[in-house]
Amino acid sequence: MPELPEVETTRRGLEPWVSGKKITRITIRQASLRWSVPEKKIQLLRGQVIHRVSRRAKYLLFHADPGVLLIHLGMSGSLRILETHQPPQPHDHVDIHFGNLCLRYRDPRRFGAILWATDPQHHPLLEPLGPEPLSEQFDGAFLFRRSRKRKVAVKNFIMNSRIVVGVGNIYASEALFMAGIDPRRPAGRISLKRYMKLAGAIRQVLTSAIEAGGTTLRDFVGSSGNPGYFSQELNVYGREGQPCPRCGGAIQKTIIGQRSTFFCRMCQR
DNA sequence: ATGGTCCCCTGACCGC
DNA sequence: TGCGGTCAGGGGACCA
Repeated sequence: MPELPEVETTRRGLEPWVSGKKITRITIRQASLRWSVPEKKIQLLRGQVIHRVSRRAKYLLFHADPGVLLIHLGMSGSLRILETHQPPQPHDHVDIHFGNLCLRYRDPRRFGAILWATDPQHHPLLEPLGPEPLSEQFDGAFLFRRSRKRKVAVKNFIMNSRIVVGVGNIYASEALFMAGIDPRRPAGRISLKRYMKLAGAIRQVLTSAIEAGGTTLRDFVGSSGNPGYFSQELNVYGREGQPCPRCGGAIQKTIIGQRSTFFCRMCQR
């Protein structure tokens, strides 16, 4: 999946195409995603105008008068704008038509979700989420405070969406490298000073990825239909055995919380 | 509350 | 070229 920068890039790409536009038709070919797509509720959108597209964590929110369409891209989802007559390809599960344009959802692995919320503020998936990493509430003091007495590895801690949203597996490794913190270190045993550095690194890595239009590894296709081009900027992710850009030592790979983790033993303590 | 594990699904890739 | 095994960026549901 798209990490947060890809989701934000998608949002920005879609917004001008769908904001203020009226939905003329919705086609659901495959309702079996992570959760079953609630077809009846979603059909309420027919004839309605999408007022704006916002984002909370990695969920995209399409706002209309009767409610909000929530879309999560999972690991392999993408959204793109097409002309309505374009025939669907395999894994193109849902079309939302706006006259002669079509917003098409594709998701080969079907880990994504399309849901309906009348009150997104209190939706069970959104309510428990921590702050946005690019918001003012998120800083080193916040991470320090929330981490006291916690034994979980700091990488898991920053990937926990109840703590802070939007830090996926790639950028967790990248931010910890930038901050010089060993990803295996217990979250509760890291100083305020180091958390300030980590919070800054998280902001920076996400911001620069958004500016670059999002990282692309395998599955992401931008809303323009063109793949991104940022993966070569990664310092440690996917670089096991290659030289650390800072000290030249070999990048290590380990598994933390069932996920691949890359770091430099010399630079990260 | 916290921490750890499991899994939804398909496709890409690697070694034989 | 085919085949089987392994792995993948998310993250909710469970369990102890």
